[in-house]
Amino acid sequence: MRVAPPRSARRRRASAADGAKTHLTIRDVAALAGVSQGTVSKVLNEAPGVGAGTRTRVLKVIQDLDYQPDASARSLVVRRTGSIGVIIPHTGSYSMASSYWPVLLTAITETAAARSQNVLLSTARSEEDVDSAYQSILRGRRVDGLVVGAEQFGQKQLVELLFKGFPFVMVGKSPFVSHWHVDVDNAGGARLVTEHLLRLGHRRVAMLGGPAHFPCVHERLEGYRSAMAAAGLEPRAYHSAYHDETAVRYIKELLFDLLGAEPRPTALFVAAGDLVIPALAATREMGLRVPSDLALGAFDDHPYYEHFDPPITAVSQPVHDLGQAAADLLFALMEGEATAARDVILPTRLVVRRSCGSVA
Amino acid sequence: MRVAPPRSARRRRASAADGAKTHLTIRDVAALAGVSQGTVSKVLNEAPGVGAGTRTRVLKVIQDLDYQPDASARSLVVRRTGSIGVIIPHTGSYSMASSYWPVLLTAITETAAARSQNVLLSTARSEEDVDSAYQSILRGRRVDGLVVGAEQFGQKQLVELLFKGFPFVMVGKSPFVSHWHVDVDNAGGARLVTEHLLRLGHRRVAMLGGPAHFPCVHERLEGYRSAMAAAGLEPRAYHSAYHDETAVRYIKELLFDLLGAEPRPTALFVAAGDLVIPALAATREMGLRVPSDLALGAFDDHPYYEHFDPPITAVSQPVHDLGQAAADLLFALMEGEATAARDVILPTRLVVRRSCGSVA
DNA sequence: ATGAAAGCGCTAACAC
DNA sequence: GTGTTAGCGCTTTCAT
Repeated sequence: MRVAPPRSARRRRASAADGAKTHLTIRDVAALAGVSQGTVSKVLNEAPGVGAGTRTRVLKVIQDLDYQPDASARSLVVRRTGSIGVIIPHTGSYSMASSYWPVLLTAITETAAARSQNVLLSTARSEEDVDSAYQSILRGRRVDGLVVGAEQFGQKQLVELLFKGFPFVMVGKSPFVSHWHVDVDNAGGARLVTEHLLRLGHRRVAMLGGPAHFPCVHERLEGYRSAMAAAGLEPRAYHSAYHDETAVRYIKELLFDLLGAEPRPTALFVAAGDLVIPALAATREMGLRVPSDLALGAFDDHPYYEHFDPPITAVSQPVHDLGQAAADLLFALMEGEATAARDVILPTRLVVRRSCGSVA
Repeated sequence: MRVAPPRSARRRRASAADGAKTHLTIRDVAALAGVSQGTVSKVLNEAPGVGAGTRTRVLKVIQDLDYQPDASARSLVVRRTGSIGVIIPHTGSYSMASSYWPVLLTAITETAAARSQNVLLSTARSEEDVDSAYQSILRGRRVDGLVVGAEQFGQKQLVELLFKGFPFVMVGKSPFVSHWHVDVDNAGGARLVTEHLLRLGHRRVAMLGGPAHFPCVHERLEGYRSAMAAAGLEPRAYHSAYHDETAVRYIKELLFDLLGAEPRPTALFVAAGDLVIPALAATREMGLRVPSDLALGAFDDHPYYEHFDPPITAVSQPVHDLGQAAADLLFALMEGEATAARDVILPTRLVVRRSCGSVA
């Protein structure tokens, strides 16, 4: 067993060795203010037990030195990072052309900033990306909580989060686990467009949605179905992959089949923003006019739709509110608030433009 | 002076006191693998000086335990966080409707991920936000480097960064300081549209740009001017604020004045994506048809422009490449590479659609 | 109210 | 090749 010299001596040796000071520490502040580091720490954390005079003196030194405590050191001891993680998909140009994720991210960042929390971002293109995002953000305690797109994580990751009791909220519903989430009323929104189309006199209304196993697609399908059923009509739903080039080709083929056959639908409910452009491209290639040959209603509005030819009628989602709700829910969870609602479902509204035609 | 008991004894006391283990540390791994923490650390960091057998044994324990080192603790000692900061503007719905910042952010995040770096995001709405972003990200060493929109920081912050030698790159040129940055060839792009308009037979071509003191606005103005001068024509440039509601009204008033007077321009070069929608709205309200009454060319393309009425002719910026270049430049800077180019200027290309009309 | 010092989990320098 | 330990900058008891 050896004798450890007191900190001050060790310190002195170290600084004598390298000489040059690279940055300020709490010890510098303490020395200049003529107090101990513990006292400075208390001032920094607005903890009680510091005399008014001492406090102002320390504060002045902090100000003069322009001192800012080191986040890593602080995190290490308090076991919180002051950051939340956000994992969103990033799959091709359309998901960024749509304003859904950007607006959501903005809202989350805003809300976090209001609580002096930072946002650590991961965008995931592939399964691999998702896993590396998961690894790099969650492991190593880089963040205190997580907002994640419902479709992002697989069952394995979700279950692990659940098991660890790690605070997270999903945007949208996961196919795998039931957990805190925020979402829009998908069924209601789908019903809104479908009923609009029906009201305009259409009887053969088809739906084009994303992959059938996604809960949001399922919900939109249900809304569409219920509206059709209420009108005594047969639903005709088609599904396609989102995003990539092959998906666009697939969607076109689907629409060629669908719109080439007789009797072909007179109206199409495009149940996802990502599918609007491919659908438009397909009708154009087929020489079909919207809305006279085919009426088009979409899920997920975009400000630019106003200026499309024709202006697109779409269900508008309160994306900004959604992001804020996600962040609020997460912070509630992180603070262990038992009273917080388990999930938040926000209403949609229909923005009527001209792509569905007008009343006959 | 007192005798400090060896770490192991202290540790034993501590764990005896609380009992319950909440998470794994390097010590747990060391104990299970029957080695010291130093050895585990070497394995983790792929440092030399560990026998092959020992290495695999330690690796196995790490695997079995699903151990992941604590990022804060590591950062504290290595003095690097493994994150870069990104500060982008977020000013109203248009900047998110445009895909510029989202795509840029995506590219940066991708590039960072490829280097196992995280991205800490700040969006800044106001001057205040910028400052709090600056404080929370830069101070406290939360990030190792920074990508920042050129217009985001004021002179004070920029100079502070420069003075501290903190690695950062700007997207766009700052009005205040000359520093490493990535940007597109603004003058060239502006020339491209203007020449296109000129080639189509237009002689009275006006330009509507953002605030005159922004370098990018100035550059676009120069490009426009040089194209006009080459054709022996007088430039007519107008400036407006970006973004908010009052700006939209201002732009409309400007256009009313501009287009109401005789001889009015037959073509308008809208020198920023944010101004396209207001310009379109103004022409529509005035009952002016595009392109027959007024030809319209824009800076900053968007995939949706293809489906506008009429489809918008615009200068396309390689935004994704820009983001990647920004990140690459930053990493080069962080690694102290002296060979790296001081700035990266990327070319634009003109996407001709129908809003400028066709050759008479 | 204040100071002293232990210790957060890790890396790196050094001893063996 | 492996173990020991100082120390990163901070918070948090615990004495005083």
